Amino acid sequence: MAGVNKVILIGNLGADPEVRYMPSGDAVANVRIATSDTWKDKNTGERQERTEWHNVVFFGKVAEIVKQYVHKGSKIYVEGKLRTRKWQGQDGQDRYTTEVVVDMNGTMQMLDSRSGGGVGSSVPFDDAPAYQSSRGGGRPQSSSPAPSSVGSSQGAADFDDDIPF
Amino acid sequence: MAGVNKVILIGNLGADPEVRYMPSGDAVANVRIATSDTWKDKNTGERQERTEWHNVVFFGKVAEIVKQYVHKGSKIYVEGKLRTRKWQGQDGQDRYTTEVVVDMNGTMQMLDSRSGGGVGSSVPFDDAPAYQSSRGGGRPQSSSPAPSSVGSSQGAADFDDDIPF
Amino acid sequence: MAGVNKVILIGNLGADPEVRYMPSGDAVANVRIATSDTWKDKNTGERQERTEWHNVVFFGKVAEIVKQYVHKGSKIYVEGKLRTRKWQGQDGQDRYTTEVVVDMNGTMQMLDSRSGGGVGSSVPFDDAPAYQSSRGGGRPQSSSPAPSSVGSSQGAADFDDDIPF
Amino acid sequence: MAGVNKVILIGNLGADPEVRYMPSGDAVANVRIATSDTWKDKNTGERQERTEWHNVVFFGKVAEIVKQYVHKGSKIYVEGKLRTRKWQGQDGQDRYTTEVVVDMNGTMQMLDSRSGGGVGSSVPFDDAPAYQSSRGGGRPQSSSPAPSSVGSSQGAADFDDDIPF
DNA sequence: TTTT
DNA sequence: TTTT
Repeated sequence: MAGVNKVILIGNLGADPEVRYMPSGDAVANVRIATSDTWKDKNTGERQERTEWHNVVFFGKVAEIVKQYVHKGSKIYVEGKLRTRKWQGQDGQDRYTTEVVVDMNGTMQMLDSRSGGGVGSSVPFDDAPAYQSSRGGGRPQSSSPAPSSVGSSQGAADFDDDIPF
Repeated sequence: MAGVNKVILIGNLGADPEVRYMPSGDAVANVRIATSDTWKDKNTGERQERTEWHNVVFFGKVAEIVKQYVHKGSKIYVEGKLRTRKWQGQDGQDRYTTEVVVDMNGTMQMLDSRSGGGVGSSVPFDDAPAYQSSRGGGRPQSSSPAPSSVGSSQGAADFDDDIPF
Repeated sequence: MAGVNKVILIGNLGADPEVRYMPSGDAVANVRIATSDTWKDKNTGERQERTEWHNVVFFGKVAEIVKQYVHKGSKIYVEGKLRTRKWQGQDGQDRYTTEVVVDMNGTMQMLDSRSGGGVGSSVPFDDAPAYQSSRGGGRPQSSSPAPSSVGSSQGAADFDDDIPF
Repeated sequence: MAGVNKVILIGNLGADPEVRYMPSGDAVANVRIATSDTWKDKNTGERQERTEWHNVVFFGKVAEIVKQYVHKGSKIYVEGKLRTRKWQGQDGQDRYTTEVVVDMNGTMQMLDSRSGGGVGSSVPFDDAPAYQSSRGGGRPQSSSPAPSSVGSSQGAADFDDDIPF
């Protein structure tokens, strides 16, 4: 059947990313991103603003980048897809949470002028076992500069499969 | 602050739209749209498919179009934005529902080859008081052909403010 | 520096694809896609229509799919990027042509209801040496059904690297 | 027939905008935006970069904003549509130029951290007769802060029709 | 011609 | 909870 399921966001992180690791060693990073709409009220003419908060989940390589270079307040561009997860509340009832998933088919870009420049630790990924995942077979590099873009989608540089990032 | 909050979907309706009217007379149409991902399992090589269901809410003029020309099984293109609503469960606890909102800044296109052709009733909108909304001051026309596109966004024809559609 | 360079089109082919092969054996398919804008003239109230023609170039696997299943009149969804090529006119002067490039980072979807159903030739790809490209190591299959989506982008099923499609 | 014709760009201006005015008084702003792709060469493993230059044309209110707040080096988000113009070379032959058009259905966002902050002149628009266009009937304001977003599209605040911006 |  |  196919179809298109695409989300594009530009906004700021409300807090630092929360990173965890899958049994496979792959990283998963969760962030909250705020976008805001502003408009003038038709009647009062006063400026209105509504902030929308989005749950965004990064998988794999892009999750590592998020972990290293993105933090509270960062402005980022995100391209992903919608996914609604079902889970059980404490009362046993079904609950649903909709997230924007950014995996190897998605994209992330840092939009802050000095996007992580100089942020690169001299021992990057030493606490990121996910790096030895099947997708990345490369070796960690030292003093790596912060990439400003990750992903396989249009308009964002791809990261090789055999190089850390 | 601004930001970008955009969703693009192409999928099929799981059921006919549910339409209701605001006190103002504006129509609101809710639909469920399915998109599906297909891929081959890395290990087994078997084809996998995952269907994602999206709650989409149309407001105003585009809601009227959806009501008239879109139905169960219709394939449509939708451009809107994410919005998460908070509501109270019967147990008094907060629940959240994320929807794709398509308002005057969004777009809808019918993608079925014969997109509603001949569907135009000879007495269109006679049950759509919303039409006398502040946004549309025009008079209903008879035998109107089905538009295949509605909205103000790029790539989709705009509907005038003073003509039914 | 990075950046985003993305084009999304839904339109119909003005003619059958023109396919050629690179020295590497990779296929390249060129098509012309028409999109149209309709609007009502502010003064006369008459419906206006403007058709825009786009040059779209497909590379690699997606080019093979286009060759096999897409033809004059087909309605497709395309996600790619802009690229302007410089070339020499017969007069020796520089000319520029802007195209929408759909490569392994782009996407293509067939939107016709019966998207190529039954189109699958019993000897697919027999004239498509490109198939033995570095990206695809698989073997052609017979009687393959038409895929309705190709590409690595969000919302479109990916085609494996080791299976024809 | 309809269709979708959408372009999304994030990039930097190569030079200050060139602004001119239509007989109607409406402003038109032309800019060149660079986006760049980076990837690693499959063989040498060396990082490659390709810069793409886009001609972007802004119409109406957004053209005024561009004129006032965007300049050489600015990083912006743009949502528009493709349009190919035909023109005559000095040799009388037809030439074609493809541009990204951003009109009232498009969007522009400034992405530099301090997006025009303090840029607002105390006498904004005094050289912008276009402002008395039919779309904007408002009066120029003094000391207006720079908006970071303009347009009617999803995810970007709309500017009222009756207020300068 | 921008930017990193 | 971000940002302007």
